[in-house]
Amino acid sequence: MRYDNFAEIEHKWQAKWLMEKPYAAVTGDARPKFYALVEFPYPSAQGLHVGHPRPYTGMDIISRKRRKEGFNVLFPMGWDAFGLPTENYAIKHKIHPAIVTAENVKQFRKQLQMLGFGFDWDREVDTTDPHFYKWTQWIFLQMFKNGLAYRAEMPVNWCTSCKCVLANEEVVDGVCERCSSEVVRKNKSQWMLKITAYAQRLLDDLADVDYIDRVRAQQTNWIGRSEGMEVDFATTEGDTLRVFTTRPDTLFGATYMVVSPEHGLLEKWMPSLANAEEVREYQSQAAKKSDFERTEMAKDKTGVRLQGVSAINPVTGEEIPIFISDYVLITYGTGAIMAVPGHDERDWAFAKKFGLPIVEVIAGGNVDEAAYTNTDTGVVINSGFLDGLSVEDAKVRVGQWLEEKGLGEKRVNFKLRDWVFSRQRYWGEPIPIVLCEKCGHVALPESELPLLLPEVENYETTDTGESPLAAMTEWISTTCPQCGGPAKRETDTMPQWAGSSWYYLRYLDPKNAEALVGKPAMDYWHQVDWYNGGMEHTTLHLLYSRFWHKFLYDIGVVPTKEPYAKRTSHGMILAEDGEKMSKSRGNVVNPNDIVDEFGADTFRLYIMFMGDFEKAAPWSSQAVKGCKRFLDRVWNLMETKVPGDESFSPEHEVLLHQTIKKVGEDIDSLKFNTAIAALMTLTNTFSETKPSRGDIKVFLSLLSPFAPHIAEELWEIQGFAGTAMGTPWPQYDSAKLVASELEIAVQVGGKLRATVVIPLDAAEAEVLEIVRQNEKMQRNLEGMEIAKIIYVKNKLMNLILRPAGN
RNA sequence: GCCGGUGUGGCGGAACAGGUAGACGCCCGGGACUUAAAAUCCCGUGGGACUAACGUCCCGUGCCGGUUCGAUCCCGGCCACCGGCACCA
Repeated sequence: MRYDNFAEIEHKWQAKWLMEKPYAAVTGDARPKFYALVEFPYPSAQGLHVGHPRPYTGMDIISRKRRKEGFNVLFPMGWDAFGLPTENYAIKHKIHPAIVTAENVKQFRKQLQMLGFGFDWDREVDTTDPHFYKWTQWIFLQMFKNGLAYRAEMPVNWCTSCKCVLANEEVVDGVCERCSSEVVRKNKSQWMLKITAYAQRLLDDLADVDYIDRVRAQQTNWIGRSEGMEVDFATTEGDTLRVFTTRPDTLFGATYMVVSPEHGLLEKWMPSLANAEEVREYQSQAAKKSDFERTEMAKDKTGVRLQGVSAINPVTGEEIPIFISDYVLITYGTGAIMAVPGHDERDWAFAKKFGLPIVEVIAGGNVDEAAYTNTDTGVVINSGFLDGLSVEDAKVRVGQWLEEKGLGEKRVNFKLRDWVFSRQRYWGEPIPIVLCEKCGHVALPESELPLLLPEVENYETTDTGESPLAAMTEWISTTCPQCGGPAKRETDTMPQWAGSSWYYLRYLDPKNAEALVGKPAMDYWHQVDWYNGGMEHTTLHLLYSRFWHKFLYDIGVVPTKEPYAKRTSHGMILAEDGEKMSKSRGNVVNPNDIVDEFGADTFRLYIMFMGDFEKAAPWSSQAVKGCKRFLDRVWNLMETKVPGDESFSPEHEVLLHQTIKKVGEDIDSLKFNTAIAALMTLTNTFSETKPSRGDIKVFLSLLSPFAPHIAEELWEIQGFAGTAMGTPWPQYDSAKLVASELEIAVQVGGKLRATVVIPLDAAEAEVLEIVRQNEKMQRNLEGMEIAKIIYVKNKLMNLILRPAGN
């Protein structure tokens, strides 16, 4: 019989699980705790897509194994529901985003339950729920009070036709995604969060967490710490032009300087510039460029030389030209650089283009051909008192010299920038701040939280680029909490990243009205043990939430410095054609179709079996069948009760122990594909020699994390005690992992020539004797003598031969 | 341009830590069952040469070289593809 009544069986168990709540996490339980987390989804109108369940299934399998190992597991789910698509849908269909969200959430929840995930549904959170965002606002207020939230002028993308602020995502090829009109950069005063204050700690504490290498590397590079010096250059206008450099050792080679188009000194110099017009034109061109264009990897360097102002190289005393160019960014360092074309590739390219002198100050390369950037072996030349020093020594020496003269100081710089926290949008958390004419920006009292989103007529940004909330005159007008005078509410809202920066904490105590998390829950769970999520969230979400967590640690809300003890990542599921699945390409696979045709267990097995969990893998509608056939075979073998005791059959004993070991280790290292392959291998041998009752029991116990419905059904049919999911994870006996005899390879000069069967752990002499008896080897050995034997126990014997008798 | 990753049969992918390359699955071919088909079960399945056959040998993990008794794995140099990017001084 095939396993064709899967729909009925899966519904039966899902209904039972909803009733009996076997996945409920118990705060304060005596068992050791294990908090498994997956990134909560954005509930879009399209519903669940086959990409979502891949990480959920992976962590579900791990959670189920941990439960069987005796852990009190917390595996929660929720909704990251604020955001653009819902807002755009609301604008288009004139439906309140809250209603759209509720419908989408309902659909997502139903689909997730259909897949049999062991989420604790009593802990569901929703970032758009005022009971939740009350605490998002609360955290913002604490940051404001601690000086981590501040106002700054920042450029935004402005669509000249829609007259609204666009997210980077809405700017496609420099034009508005919706109307294809020109997008320009416009400065706007915005709320910023000072993540840079935590840069060093975000970097240092990576040492204390278990993140996979590529996540750690990406975070490290994003934070981008570099040690160098700030050096002051005098100018012919009598100012000081300060630069940051990591290579003060090359100071003698600095033949020109470059400032960013936004540099503050430019305005002051303007009257002295012979080509002020040209400079202004360059500035306005640079300002027009979107972030995307400006950072696009221009092959050609552009720039304008300032005519009438130059700088003095402090060590050579030479006058050197100053340029303005957009390859220098105002947001990094001091917004100005000293250019050393001999030893920096970008400076070299720029110098070649503008015909500037290139001076070699580190020996070892040929600066006429290319910049020489090797710092390890180079020796300093053409550099006065630095001549003959290594790069490293020269850095120290010139540093001392600059410090003595008061011309420079040591400085650590980070690439990491502060976080622009304002959005001119409706569907986000209102920022709980009022602007008082007398007192300035004032925090709302905590007693007034949550500050609810008001009902508005229109969800679109206003013509002036303000949030839709700006049109709510009644809501805006308020009184200052500090002086009681007239004041206005902040009308910007928070970005989608806000709620997701702390949601994992709310799962610990989701219904607490008095605190973000109550003390008992915080003390018991304290940290996520294992967080799996996409690589695309490595630099933004993951870093933002680490930042918020550290802040909460500093103000005594959480007991740990880091939110996640362990972070792993999964690969994307691609469409059958190897391309990304997307609605526009029309290649999206809907999980509902697969579940209808094959069942949830087959679906779960396939997305885990399809390839390496950590790498991208294309969908195959053909290959799904293989997993269904596997379950058919399992069903066929076990659908009638097998009598007997619960011991292993002698024929399968070794393989069973091997499989227990393999499946267990593979789950813990995310190798779900090979774990399933091992279960398939076991099933194949069961087809040859029927499994005993004991064999079946262990098999179902191993299968249950992957395919929980069929495992429970067969468990019930066999009449085993309890449930498959509740039965302890099987243990293997190391002594029984290997048979008494095994086959090893015999090589001659490293090439396979034969295989022989030897007793386990046989000694070299014994194996050699067996090899000499082997017919094939006798042919190989004829007329030869053995010069050398390499024997690897239980693996192979490699013989090095030479002609006999010489 | 920079950073990160990946290249293994017709396909998805295995191969602990340098030790029998291709587990497991898909596709495909042959057979059994069937009036027939589907489903199922059994057998075969990296390429090539030789053999009536049992078999035997050669080649083979993107390319070129190196280390080693032995390399998909380590080292050097290329090529291709994928992903990310904030030209980071």
